[in-house]
Amino acid sequence: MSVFAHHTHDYASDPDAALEAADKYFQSAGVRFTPLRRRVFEIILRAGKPIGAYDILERLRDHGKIAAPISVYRVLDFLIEQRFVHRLATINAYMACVTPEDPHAAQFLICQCCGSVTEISDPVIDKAIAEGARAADFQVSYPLVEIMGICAHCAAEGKTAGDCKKS
Amino acid sequence: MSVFAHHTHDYASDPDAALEAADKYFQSAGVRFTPLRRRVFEIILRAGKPIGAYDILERLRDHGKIAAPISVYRVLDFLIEQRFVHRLATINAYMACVTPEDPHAAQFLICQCCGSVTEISDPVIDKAIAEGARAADFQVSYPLVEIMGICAHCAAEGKTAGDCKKS
DNA sequence: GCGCGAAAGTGATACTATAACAAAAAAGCT
DNA sequence: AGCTTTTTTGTTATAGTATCACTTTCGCGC
Repeated sequence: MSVFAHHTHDYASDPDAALEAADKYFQSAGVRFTPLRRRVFEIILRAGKPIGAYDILERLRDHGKIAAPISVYRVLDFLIEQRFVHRLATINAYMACVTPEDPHAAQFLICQCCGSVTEISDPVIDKAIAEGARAADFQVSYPLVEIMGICAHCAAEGKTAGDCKKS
Repeated sequence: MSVFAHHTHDYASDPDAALEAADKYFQSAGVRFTPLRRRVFEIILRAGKPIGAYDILERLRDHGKIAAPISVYRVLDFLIEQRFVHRLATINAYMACVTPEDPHAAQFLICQCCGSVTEISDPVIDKAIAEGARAADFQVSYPLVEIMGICAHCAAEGKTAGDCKKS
């Protein structure tokens, strides 16, 4: 039994369910989930892994939509603010939050080999950071934790950081 | 007594000492600390706060050196690999490590108001991350912790995240 | 001096993100 | 409905960050 068993639904692996949930959430929150915003969120969801802003742009265009980078960035800002999307600063990419309806601090495990990213939400890490910041008299707005390394799958194939960084 | 009391020297506030220490370290390690590398490191040290790659470039040019961005990035890669410099992914900036000779995981407190960055090295945070990653069967290469928020100084002036983000 | 590998130079280019202003669409009000 | 206001999106241009490919120079050991 995984530590993630409490997730009611792994939205990351079920784009349709995630979109439906988003529809409902925004409806009830009185926030406008416009076609463009929905489309961008869908693209991010279906990517199944972190995706760059310009990749999103390209996929929008594949669907006949003419759009400029700024449009994508605006939507990304919106989705991030609404906590439906996370930004990964180290790799300049965006991914869907696995549990948007439950506000939480997230940590990311980024595989240097295959580029896969796993979102975890470890309260111990979160608490340690809150404590550390408090000790330094620092008021946390949001903590960013991006852990670079090798995922279990790649490690099983004998890959190391040295093999992958340069690829 | 501060948790940082074990620091023999706060290199961040003493560029000359830091440079001298670097000279000695690289000498004994048999690694080439070339004039360009030394110059760039000095610029970062004297900045006293995180500095962007193109700012470094500009300062190199101020000193009569004609250089291209790639030169700066190559040196930065070197200095980061040697653990003398940290890269702050969230703000695309670089800063000198306060304790290069002591390998450690660092965490950064980034003030959204004044842009100041404090490097801390909290073993509790580090351990929590190591544990969390292990639980997810993930082999950590290096953990990146960048905590956005408001520093004590700005908080004392009544500033909030809302006031500063847009500036 | 010569050869080798590491480092730096050169010129071009890719990638990421935002600014400034105009047009359109939705929401609220009378 | 007609009007205003606000929000969202479009349009064009540009700023900011980082890397590629290839050449030249430098340091070191023989």
